[in-house]
Amino acid sequence: MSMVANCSSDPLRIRKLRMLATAGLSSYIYHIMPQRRSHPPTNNHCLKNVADQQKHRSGSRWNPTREQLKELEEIYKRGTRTPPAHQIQLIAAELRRYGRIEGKNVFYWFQNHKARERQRLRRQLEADSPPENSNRQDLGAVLTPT
Amino acid sequence: MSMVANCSSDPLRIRKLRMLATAGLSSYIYHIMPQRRSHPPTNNHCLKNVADQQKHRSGSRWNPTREQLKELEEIYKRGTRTPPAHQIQLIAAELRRYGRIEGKNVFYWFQNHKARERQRLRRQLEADSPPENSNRQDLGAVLTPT
DNA sequence: GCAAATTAATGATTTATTCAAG
DNA sequence: CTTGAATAAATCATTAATTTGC
Repeated sequence: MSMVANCSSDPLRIRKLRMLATAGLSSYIYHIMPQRRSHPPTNNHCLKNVADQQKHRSGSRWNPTREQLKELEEIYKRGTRTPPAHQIQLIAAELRRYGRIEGKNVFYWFQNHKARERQRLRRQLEADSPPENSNRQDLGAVLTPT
Repeated sequence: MSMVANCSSDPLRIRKLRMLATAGLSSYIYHIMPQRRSHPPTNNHCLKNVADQQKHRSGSRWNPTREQLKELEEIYKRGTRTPPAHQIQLIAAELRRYGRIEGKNVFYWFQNHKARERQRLRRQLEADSPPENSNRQDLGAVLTPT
């Protein structure tokens, strides 16, 4: 009894893997997220081990713990961007120490973190660059009474 | 007579600008802070144009006027976070209406305001989330069925 | 009430990152 | 792999609040 989280076996998200399907990553991604997000609000159609859910209310969506986030950022800072499957497993296992977490969460976290950082940088560059004839030179002149 | 604020012409902080000394903002920052903080306690060795100083005494460190602060916060509230050089110039010019202010002051103000808002928010969130600790080893089996 | 002493805010610098161009 | 551009985070330093002894 218990321990059954299989919910109609979602049709693995293979479509979206086309972009990553070149290197060894593909297969690993395939394995990593065998089930799609399946908790719209709080409806349990299938049986699910609710007891295992952390204090984090409901089992709708993973939310990183302080410690988890800290470690993830640490790993990221050390250069990891798109960890291979085995490393994802290791990380997830390690972080499970601090609370509920799955491999797919780690995977998504890295994806999102990387993407958002790039996005942030891009927006900044865009905002900072004047239309065209940027006269940064005279800027100094104005900014400082010389 | 009067109008001389030159105090031994501080040796521009070039050393530390190596990282920024190439283009764009860099040169502008270079121009922006020609003199380092140079008012230890309250000693005036050199003559200084006090008349030009706003009601705010001394010229050691910029201190926003009530009006200046109000406008800055207004601009911030409207979404501006890292204004581009030209906008900094505009803001500074506008605020000069209320008292002494330079581009670098605007620049620093936004930097600090943004950073400290984030900081406050983070501390809040951190304070709100409880210690949170628990090991659910068995979870792994369910969550990542290999 | 009022300064000296202490603490809280915040302006200004320095350091450590990020992505991506070369 | 190295380096340029540009912060944002961390830190330093000074000013304003405030507390305290008289």
